[in-house]
Amino acid sequence: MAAQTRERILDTSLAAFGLRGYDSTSLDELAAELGITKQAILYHFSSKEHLLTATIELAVKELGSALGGASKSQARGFQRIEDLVRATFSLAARRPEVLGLVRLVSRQGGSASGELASAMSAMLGDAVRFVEREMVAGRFRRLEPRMLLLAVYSAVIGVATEPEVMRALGLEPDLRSLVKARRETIEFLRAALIAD
Amino acid sequence: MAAQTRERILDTSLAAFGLRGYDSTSLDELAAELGITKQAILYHFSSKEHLLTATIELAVKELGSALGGASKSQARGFQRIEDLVRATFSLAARRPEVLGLVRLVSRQGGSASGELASAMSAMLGDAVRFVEREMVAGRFRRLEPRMLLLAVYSAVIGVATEPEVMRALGLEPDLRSLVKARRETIEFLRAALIAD
DNA sequence: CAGATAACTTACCAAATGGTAAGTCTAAGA
DNA sequence: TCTTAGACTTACCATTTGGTAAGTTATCTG
Repeated sequence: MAAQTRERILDTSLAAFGLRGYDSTSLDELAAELGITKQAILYHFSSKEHLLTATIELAVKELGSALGGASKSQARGFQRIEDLVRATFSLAARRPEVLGLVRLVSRQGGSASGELASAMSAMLGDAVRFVEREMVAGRFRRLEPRMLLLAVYSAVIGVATEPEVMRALGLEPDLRSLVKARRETIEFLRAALIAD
Repeated sequence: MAAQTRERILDTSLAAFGLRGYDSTSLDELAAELGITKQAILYHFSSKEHLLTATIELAVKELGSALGGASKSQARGFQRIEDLVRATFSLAARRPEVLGLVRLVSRQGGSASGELASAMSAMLGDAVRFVEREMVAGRFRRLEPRMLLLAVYSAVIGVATEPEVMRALGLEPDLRSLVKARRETIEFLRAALIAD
């Protein structure tokens, strides 16, 4: 039961931190959810901050394995963007808490975020180079690559993780709407990116 | 000094809730920041949740006065979108906490969010009708209006309030970069929206 | 001038929170 | 079988947190 408990704690805290936030989640709540005592958590992770660090580590791994295939593919032009968006939406549907944690950490910064920040930095660096190549090749419209990526990133993460705004638009954030949102997001990006 | 204190409390809590989050902000911190006691806060607002409600109310007003002009303008076609994006970026630069609170509330939902939700609902409803008219008139590309707006909203709010991601892209989130981000966001949206 | 009222402060308090210390139980190794 | 180590639990604890109760001070009113 050793390693299992550790993983269960990480899973539960990823869900809690990612969906409810760090400060809004107490160790007692986590423990109750897991059916163990708070001290069992502190046995595996010496403090709440260490737990956060380990949770971020897990999120980075999940993010990598979810988007890794798409981001390293040899696909060219818009197809590669589409693959990435599909992978992101798939992750948002399967494990919304992962993107939630990414957002949380990317907003707050903080000391524990170094790993995620550098992981994201690497992914974004690759993406910038890819977009630049496509622009040079004349397949993408000429825009500032980094700003373009920021807008794309924001649009995708926003659409995939903003259920309340969807509700304000009269859309229920269920699976069907998410599929529709994915399709529309891809069309939106296609229109924005592809050179005439 | 009566009404002044009340307004100072609201101002400070808007900044704190909007930038750091609700749970992460204690009444003691707020009081210390204001140079008063926590009980002075509880004199004006009978509980922390009431303070949040009042703070959201203030944010709604600020949002309305910041975007009201642009959203009610008679401008047609893309110009109106551009006006709105400019107004949003201006607000993000002047009072980032307002958009921060909008995001916070729009994510968490919660009981206190009714007013903001309905205010946003109204704004988005207007926007949907506007976009639909422009599509019918052939000035905007044909896309699903609500999804389009969700993507636009996400892109703008994201670019305007995602400093850590900007850092990951090697951009310092200072005023100059924000101006650049605004320009690029507008170009991005222009490309996505304008019918060929 | 008496007293009421608004705008606070001082003094508390119970619950929750992150964390420490010490004990318990089980399985494996010498 | 004795011991050791890992994986916990039970018992605490200091601090923080949102909130209450009871003053205090100044200003306005009859």
